[in-house]
Parts: sequence; C-alpha cells; structure tokens
Amino acid sequence: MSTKNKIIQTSIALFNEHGERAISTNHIAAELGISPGNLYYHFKNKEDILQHIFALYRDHLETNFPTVNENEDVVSQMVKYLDSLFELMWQYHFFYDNLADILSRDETLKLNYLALQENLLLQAQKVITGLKHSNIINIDDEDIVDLAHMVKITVSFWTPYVETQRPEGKLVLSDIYSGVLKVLFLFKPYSTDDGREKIAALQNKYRAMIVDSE
Amino acid sequence: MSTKNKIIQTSIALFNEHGERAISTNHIAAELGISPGNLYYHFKNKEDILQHIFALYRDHLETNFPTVNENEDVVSQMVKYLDSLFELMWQYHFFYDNLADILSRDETLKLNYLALQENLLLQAQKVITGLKHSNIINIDDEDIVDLAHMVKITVSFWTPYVETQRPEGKLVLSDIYSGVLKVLFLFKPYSTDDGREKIAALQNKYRAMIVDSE
DNA sequence: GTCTATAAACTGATAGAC
DNA sequence: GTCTATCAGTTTATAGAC
Repeated sequence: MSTKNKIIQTSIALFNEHGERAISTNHIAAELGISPGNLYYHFKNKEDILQHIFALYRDHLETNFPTVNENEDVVSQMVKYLDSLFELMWQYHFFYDNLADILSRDETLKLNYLALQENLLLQAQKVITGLKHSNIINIDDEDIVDLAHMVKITVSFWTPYVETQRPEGKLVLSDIYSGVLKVLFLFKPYSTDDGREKIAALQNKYRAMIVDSE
Repeated sequence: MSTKNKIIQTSIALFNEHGERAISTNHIAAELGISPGNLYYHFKNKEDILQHIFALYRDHLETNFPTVNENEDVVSQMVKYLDSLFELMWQYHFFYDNLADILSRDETLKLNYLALQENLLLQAQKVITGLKHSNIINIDDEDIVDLAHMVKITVSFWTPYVETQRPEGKLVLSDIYSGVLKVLFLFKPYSTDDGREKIAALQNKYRAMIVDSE
C-alpha cells in the first residue's frame, strides 16, 4: 500500500478510536512510524486528509446505491442496502460523532457533504416509493419526504446515539443490526397486512442476529 | 450578574456561535474583557465550565418535565412540552453539535448525561402512554420503548441535522417549529380517528407559525 | 520520498502582585 | 476578585539535507 493510502487508513482507524479532535497529524505520523514532514509531503494539511476520507466514504456509498432488480423481492433488496449502509456508518463513525463541527471548519467539505445529502434524500424517497408500489407499506405521497428525512436522521445519528447512551462508548457489531431494526420500526406503522408479515419476519431475523453476536 | 455567571453565559453564546472546539478559555476571557487568570479563579478549567453549563441545561429540563394536569387536554400539554424542549435544544445546541466528542473527554459529564438520558427515556414513554390512554394514538405496548428512542433521537439531533443540511448553518426560530412537527410526524401513523384530527390541527398550526416567522 | 530540525501560534494553566 | 507575567506542552506547517 502506498504511503498516501496508509496515511488515510491509519487516520480513519485513529479517528474512530479516539475521535477526530484528539488526533493530530503528529499522532498519525507517529502511529505509522513516519515523520510529520513526510505526512505533509502527501497531504497539504489535516483538512486535506479529511476530504480524501470523505471521498472514499462517498464512493462506497454511491457504488452501493439500492439496485433495482425486478426479479428480486423489494424488501430483501432494501434490507441488503440498509445492512451495507449501517456497516458503512460504522466504518466512518468518527465523522458523524462530530459532524457539525467538522463541516463548520471546511467549506469545501461542507459543500460536498450537502450534495451527497440531496442525493441520499432522493434515494430514501425512492426506497419508500418502491415499498409503497410493492404494497408493503401504505403511505400518503405528501408524507414520503418527511419519512425520508426521519430515515436519514436515524441512519446518520445512530452511531453517535448508541455511543452516548452507554458508559463504555465502543460500538459493536450488534449495533449495526439494531440500527437496521430502528429503520424497520419507522416503516412498520405504515405496513399493509401483507407487509406487516414481511417486516415482522425481518425483525425476528435481526433480533436473532443481535443475540447471536453477543 | 456575577463574573462567574457572566463567564457561563458568554461561554454558551460563543460555543453556540463558533462551536465549542473553536473557543478557548482565552477567547471567553477576551470577549468578557477580563484576564485569563481571572477566569481560572472562577473555574478550574474548561471542563468545569462545560459541567456548569450542563447543570443549567439539566435544571431547565427537569423543571419543565411534562405536567400531569388532569383538567387539560393531553395533546396540548404534550405540545407545550415539546415546544419548550426544542427551544431548550436551541439554546444549548453547541452541546449536541459535538455530543460524542464532548462526552468522550469528560467522564463525570458523561455519567451525568447518562443519568439524565435514562430519565428522559422514561419521560418519553410516559408521554406516549398518556397519548395512548387518552385514545389519541393506538400502539402496542411492546413498541413504546422503540418509539420513545426515536423521539429521543429526533429531539437530540434535530439541531445538528438542520445545521448540516443547509449551506449557511445558522439556526432560526422556525427550525424549532419544524422540530416539533417532526415529532408529531412520528406519532401520526399511530393516531386513532380521533387523534388524527387533533394532530392534523396541530400540524397546521405549526406550519402556519413557520410561514409567519419567515 | 523521506527525514531532521525548527518556527510560529496557540492552549491550558499557575504564581504572585494589587 | 482581578490583573500581569509567564510556563510548559501541543499543533500546524515549512526549509533544507539525504
């Protein structure tokens, strides 16, 4: 792996472990066993590193946008998407632990973040519309945007919520599953008779996975 | 006002304006026109200031816990509570902009925060149970805890969500109202025929308030 | 590409005079 | 209670040698 890539990977690991704020460029260099000068040869500054990390995150996200496979069950497609989404949030959770702060210090990053958010809102609306057209849920069209926002808030802030609700703030694998369950919970009250069963089955599956992983 | 109080109030204002991270004890002293030494006479360190601010926040919150006035409409009691809750979140929004980070640096603060959270979860459950017993909503008892968590996430992260969804991150008064609307939206799919009307009436009221305040 | 050395700026914090 | 003076430590960032 190139030094540049090593710096990015080590930064992500340290940021997730100790928080972005607590980690200086010196820490990153020391962890890698390289000099601070070398780090600054590869990156203009810490902001620059954060921007590269965000680009990586966005790429993961955009290559995993929900597929529209007509032959496959809509619900299982959605759950696959949710699954990879929450895992991604786990991989980059430091970013959401400090979201408002990080974005307020870097105008460029903020603009990139905003562009992605617009995309994600549309994506969430598409998923909800798909569930509606497949008769899984029944929701007024005028409520779709609101529900999409609720899904976004839940996904975005699930990791900081979990971390701040327990004495030892470490995230574990089962937290991903309970995040998926929270989104299913948002859909549940809108479910049709048909959808209710499918959602209940998924809930049971994820609850079992939580128990298994402990 | 005592110097100690002035330091707290100025700190809240500066933290909300520029973010907690960007504001040092030197900044606070300079803004007040006092010396850094004087600030350290009143507070042991920056953590100490944050703990005092949190105590203030908690006191506001606990004196505004939802009243159980049997003679008054349950829904309007709840909305009054939501209203003051979101206003409080606005007054201390810097705290939630950086929640995971701030708590990870101060064990004592984290424990105080956790104790409050337990209380708030119970409080949210009580409100939901109240709505159920008044026949405003219809919800399975086993779903109440999940819904309470969703309400908590929504209230806690509403201000950072709004700030990070627009180019200029400043919060305005109407953001409080749309926060209340988001919580009403969470209750809506559970509403009974009777409750649906009451919730719709409130939605209209808050939507009008948003328009008026712009 | 990488290292050493180092500067400039800032932060948190304290001692001692008034 | 408040100020001046000052410290030790940290962070970001660069210049110049290898």
